[in-house]
Amino acid sequence: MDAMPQTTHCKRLTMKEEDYLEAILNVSREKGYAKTRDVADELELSPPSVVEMFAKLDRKKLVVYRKYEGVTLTDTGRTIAEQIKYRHDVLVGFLRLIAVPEDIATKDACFMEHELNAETIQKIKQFVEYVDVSKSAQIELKRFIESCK
Amino acid sequence: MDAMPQTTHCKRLTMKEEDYLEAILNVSREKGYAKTRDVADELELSPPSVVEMFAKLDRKKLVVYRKYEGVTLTDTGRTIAEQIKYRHDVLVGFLRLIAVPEDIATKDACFMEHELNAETIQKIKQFVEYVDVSKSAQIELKRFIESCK
DNA sequence: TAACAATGTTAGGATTGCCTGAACTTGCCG
DNA sequence: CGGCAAGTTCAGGCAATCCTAACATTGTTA
Repeated sequence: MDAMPQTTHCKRLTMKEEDYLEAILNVSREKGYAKTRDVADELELSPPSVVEMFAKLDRKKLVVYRKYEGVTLTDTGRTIAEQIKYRHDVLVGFLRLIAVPEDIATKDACFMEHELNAETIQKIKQFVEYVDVSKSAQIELKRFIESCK
Repeated sequence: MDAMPQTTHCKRLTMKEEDYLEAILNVSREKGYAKTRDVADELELSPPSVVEMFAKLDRKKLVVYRKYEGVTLTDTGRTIAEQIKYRHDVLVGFLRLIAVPEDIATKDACFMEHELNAETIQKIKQFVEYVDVSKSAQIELKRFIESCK
């Protein structure tokens, strides 16, 4: 989990747009392509909602959408999707560290990944990394976890 | 910053509804009352948007809204507002701890306070409290902050 | 006290994102 | 090959939230 360069963002995407990009990335990695049904399942939305967003993301050049065939991420789209995913992973890593249950960690990360300031993410990442390499920090953290019980 | 009991929530409020309640609480504490203009300024929204939400919150019995006079929180509304504020404070406390700049911490907390799982907030609160009372944790944290430079 | 400035409200409209139901494609199977 | 099921798209709606412009109220002050 290394540094992630900022995208040269023309205009900030909405949380939803980012959600869809991330879902498309996930599905694509798993199956090699992303069709309406896949993304609808992933995000638990109706297919028409997905089609609508596919069209919007296509207009914005973040995916290429071909009717009845699904979408593929453009370079820009992929970069953004990967950035979101990176943030997601950083956040889950942190929540796990402080003993937030896995399922809750995942859900909460899904919100935060879109809105938190880059600097906040950076700090959280550094925190996780620090604990990762510092023996004494690990001991301290273990004490904290114990104290929660 | 002690434990905060959960509200017996009938139906989850939207993020925006919570935002308004919190703003109303803030303004009320400061000035003893909350009128359209005050809340509009606090949230940087137009007065008509605020009036609309006042009506909605009144319908939901979270505030009492009297035309041209402003709103007052009901008991339910106040409890919810205080809960949000509590979450906000917990989050800011944590972000400050890991050296996120004050202005960013405030903004990021404003977002997280609405959506994070209660358990996550709880863990973060415990973390802050732990560092508060553990000398060795403080030392460790200081090392971490140093390592960020 | 009349008039004006500040504040508040109403009306009407835009946007985003979601849905259901109806219509269309596609691909497979008998 | 014909036809059906699954998947996709279109059409039409709805809810939440915001806005501007126009109108109403309030309160201050000359």
